Amino acid sequence: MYVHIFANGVSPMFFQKRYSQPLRLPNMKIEEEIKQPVFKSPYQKAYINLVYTAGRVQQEQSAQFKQYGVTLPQYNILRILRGQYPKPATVSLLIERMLDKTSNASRIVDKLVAKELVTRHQCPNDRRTVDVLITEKGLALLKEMDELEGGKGTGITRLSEEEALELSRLLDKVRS
Amino acid sequence: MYVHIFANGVSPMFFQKRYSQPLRLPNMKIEEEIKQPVFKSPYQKAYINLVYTAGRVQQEQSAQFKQYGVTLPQYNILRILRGQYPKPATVSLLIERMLDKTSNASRIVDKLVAKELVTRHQCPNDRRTVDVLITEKGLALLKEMDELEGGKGTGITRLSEEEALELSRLLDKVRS
DNA sequence: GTGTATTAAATGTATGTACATATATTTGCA
DNA sequence: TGCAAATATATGTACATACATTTAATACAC
Repeated sequence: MYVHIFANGVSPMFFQKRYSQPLRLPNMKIEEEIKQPVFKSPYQKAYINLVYTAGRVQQEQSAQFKQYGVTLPQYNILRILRGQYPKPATVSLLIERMLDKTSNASRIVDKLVAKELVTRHQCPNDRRTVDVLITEKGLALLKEMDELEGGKGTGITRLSEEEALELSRLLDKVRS
Repeated sequence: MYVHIFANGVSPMFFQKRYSQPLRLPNMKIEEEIKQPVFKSPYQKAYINLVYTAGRVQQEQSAQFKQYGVTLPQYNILRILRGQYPKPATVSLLIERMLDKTSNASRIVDKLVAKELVTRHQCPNDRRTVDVLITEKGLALLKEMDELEGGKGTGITRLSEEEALELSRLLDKVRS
């Protein structure tokens, strides 16, 4: 279920005005959803569906993240750091493990440092690298957020377990 | 096959330095690819795989787009406009049909106007709305780009046609 | 040992996303 | 008719992505 989280400072009246019509969630095949009745091939259809669905699922997730004050990429970095804990991680390692490799780990770490969820120290052995370490506060936040893990609260749970595994198999093949 | 497209102005020597190690394309199951050996459930695995794979496929596509000087969302808008041609489309209609509904159609149209791929005129009947129309130049560009349609050049074509249809079915269910 | 190549991280810039809000216009009802 | 609500679009801001480039430190070949 999609839950819209409201940012601070939004008056109830404003809410009333913008969302006076309940937010209906579409429940359609991809043809109807994007109003393109015909695809050139099963590949085009699957491609568009893949991009569209991933976007939807990500939106659902990041709406849930909002109440915790972190974005999805920030959360992903925190999880990697917890995986390393109590060892620190370098920025290179973060990039290597991030879902989106080309994103800018340095700047995401900046935001986490500002929120005191991680610390960053120059590594004495190799002064080019920095050690990024999750703080107690960061660990506590992740513990609170563990509920959300596993795509809970997103459409992925509409699949059966077998279907979820089959989806993973097909996606592995797309990336292979 | 992933083809890295180089932007204008990159010297061969620079290329030599940055990519002296050939860009190896990973070909792995999701566990190996993100170095997370165990997932909590098939759902978590499928969720991460979905987000990860969609990102990959999008990167492949946008690398191909680069040589034409448009981004993926710009391309999507151009395609919607061609679907309407010779009728214009309002910004509302663009938002309605875009893959990512919450993206900012106004500003993407701005970029397309600057490139002279579309025109924008206030609609005389309802002066709140604007008519966005694809230009001859825009149509010509799309014709050139038609080759790329359908996920060609992305990993989606590694599936069989049956698998592509099964993937679409599963994704429809995720969004339902 | 010195200088060049390589590596790690940070930064600059254009674009896009997510959300709130502002502005202009039209609709609709008291 | 006149004014409040609704609608269409644009804009402001924070964050992220994509890519090139810069800066600093280390490795390595000669």
